[in-house]
Amino acid sequence: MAKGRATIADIARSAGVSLSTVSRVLSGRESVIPIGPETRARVLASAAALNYRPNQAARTLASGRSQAVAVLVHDISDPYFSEIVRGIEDVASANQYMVLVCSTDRDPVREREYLLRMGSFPTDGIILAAGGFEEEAGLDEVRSLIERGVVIVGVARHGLPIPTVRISNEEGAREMAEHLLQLGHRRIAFIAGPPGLTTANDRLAGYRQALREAGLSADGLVLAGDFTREAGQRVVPHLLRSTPRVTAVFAANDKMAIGCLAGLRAAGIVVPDEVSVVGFGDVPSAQDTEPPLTTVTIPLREIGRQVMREVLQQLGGQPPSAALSAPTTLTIRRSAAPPRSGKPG
Amino acid sequence: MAKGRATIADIARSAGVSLSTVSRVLSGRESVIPIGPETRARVLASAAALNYRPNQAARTLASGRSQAVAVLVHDISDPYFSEIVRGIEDVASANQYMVLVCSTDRDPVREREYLLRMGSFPTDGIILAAGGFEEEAGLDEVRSLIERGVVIVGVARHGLPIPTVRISNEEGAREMAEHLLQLGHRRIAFIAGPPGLTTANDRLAGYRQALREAGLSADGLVLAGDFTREAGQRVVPHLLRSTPRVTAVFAANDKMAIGCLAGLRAAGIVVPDEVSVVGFGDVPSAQDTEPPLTTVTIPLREIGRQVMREVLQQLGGQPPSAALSAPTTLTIRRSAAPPRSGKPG
DNA sequence: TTGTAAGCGTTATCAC
DNA sequence: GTGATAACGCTTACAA
Repeated sequence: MAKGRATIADIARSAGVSLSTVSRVLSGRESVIPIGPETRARVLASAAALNYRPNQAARTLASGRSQAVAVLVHDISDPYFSEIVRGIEDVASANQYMVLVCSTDRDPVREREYLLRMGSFPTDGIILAAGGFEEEAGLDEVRSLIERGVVIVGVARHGLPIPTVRISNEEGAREMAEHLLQLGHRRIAFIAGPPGLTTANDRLAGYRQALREAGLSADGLVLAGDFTREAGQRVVPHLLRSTPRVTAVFAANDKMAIGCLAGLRAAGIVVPDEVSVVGFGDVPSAQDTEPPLTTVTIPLREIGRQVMREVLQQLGGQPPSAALSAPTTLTIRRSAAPPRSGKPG
Repeated sequence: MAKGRATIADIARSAGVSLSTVSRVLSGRESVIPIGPETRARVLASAAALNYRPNQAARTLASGRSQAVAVLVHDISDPYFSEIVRGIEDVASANQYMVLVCSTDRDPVREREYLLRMGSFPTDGIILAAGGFEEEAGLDEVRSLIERGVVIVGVARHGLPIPTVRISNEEGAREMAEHLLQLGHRRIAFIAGPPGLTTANDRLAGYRQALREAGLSADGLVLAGDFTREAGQRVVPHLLRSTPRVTAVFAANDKMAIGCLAGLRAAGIVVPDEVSVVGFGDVPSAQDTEPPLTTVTIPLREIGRQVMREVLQQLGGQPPSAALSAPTTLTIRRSAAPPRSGKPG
């Protein structure tokens, strides 16, 4: 970012025109402010000859547009989030935008820190994809960012005053629980996610609702979890001790389901013969477990594309879209089957 | 990025000092240029009162430093790369740096495009983590970026004039092949990676060397692949047709190994009883396949940290480190076992 | 259709 | 220790 890189002044001189003319043709504002074709050609030629590269920092300072968006995720190394980010990047790069990643580890402190830094870092938009908290931390930061003209869009339910791509967590979980019920299961445990997370709570609510509608109680069936693989493993002893024994386990996300699978195998329990296990999310590795995981599919990448498209539209001056949403679907693989001694009802 | 955000001018006015004084205390150059403690306090107080946030775009323009690095990866949704990026982010964020992700899909065209865009986008450093090609495309772009003072560091072998964190792909592959040999295998197939990739070639070379040293020929044992899961599945019929039948398969990366596992299962072949399968990389999901994958572990996250530390050091004026490297280790799980009819030699 | 000139918010170079 | 003032490279009214 230093040396003798050519500026529009050099081009202006070389092409024998003014600074503004150069700026006009080079910044694409041509469409708005017509330029003589011959002038234009000269400018372009000089730019090419001098190997000109615009200085985005200068553009940003002058125009207020940075051509960059930041994405807050829980953890970029978590496939759930990296899929979303990939979707975002797809449409961002197609529109000459760069994407910054910010992993918050679901830590409200880190989340606020990043938000604070976004206060000085030049981005045109911020995508809150880390998942919402029931009690949001960065409210003030978000407000002041919005006030400054930054477009902010969220993914999943947030307690924040921003447009959001809704994921049908509750409906998806209900459907999955109904699927298990239909298979004949009556004792279905649920491994919950982190307490304050809206995503986790919505999935739990969907599970509860399905049970309630089937006239079943969830008492003693909801196990604490935190979305980690270890949590899925940890509950296994508890599962085995339950009486009457649980016949199916619904984990609030795939990672826990996969951990549970591992724990069950270690305990010598065979899935789905002795117990069914299902997850939520359908991360890529869910198809490579044994048995492959029955789960709720979220169109992660498409969500990323959708949220970035929304950011771009708002940046283009359009009002926030009213209803952004991503439908979940059941993906039946082989980790769930009817219970062995399936006495219905 | 717009509205009425406070500037150092506002602070100067409010604190009754000059612009330069404000800049000095706010940009941390204090250590170099002493400031009166009382003046300093007044400035800080005003800054806080006005809820001041530095404008990084302006700083970048004036100082030439952007506090951002870009990372070129094959695909951010590939766990191999997202792990590396996470490592980079860990040390970046601890040092007030932001990280931009650029997925190139291993397409030289996209790679050059991104490099070209980096020519105008303000970043202090660029990390080439997408893997090297035997014939590099973006050489000119890299040169001109370096000339402009951007620090560029690579991961894995590159044909580019930049310091690089070496991954012991060849040694790791040799070790793994030796392990298979030691188990008693003599007919070991290798699923290769994309032809032009140094990473793929080095692993192949390691495999070849081990066979050669054992007095074995690799003729007809090297199968074409491209690092995708599908490639791993695709070779299965070929594997089964081989005579004498191959007893072990070494995939050049985990994804292909996992695909191979799936293909084998579909064909009713049991691993490792009938055939052993091993991979390279040790991505997180490698431990959740059935059987869990024996593979070569690369300290992905640590590599990310290391490469970002190197970038920071060079930005701090230190010369490139001579030997950056990441050792691979064998991780024995359960997908490889002695061949069934293991007649040694 | 093109040119002039005033910013954009900081840092940096000199003086004092 | 502190203060003027000139960059930094570009966009954008406003004129012509």
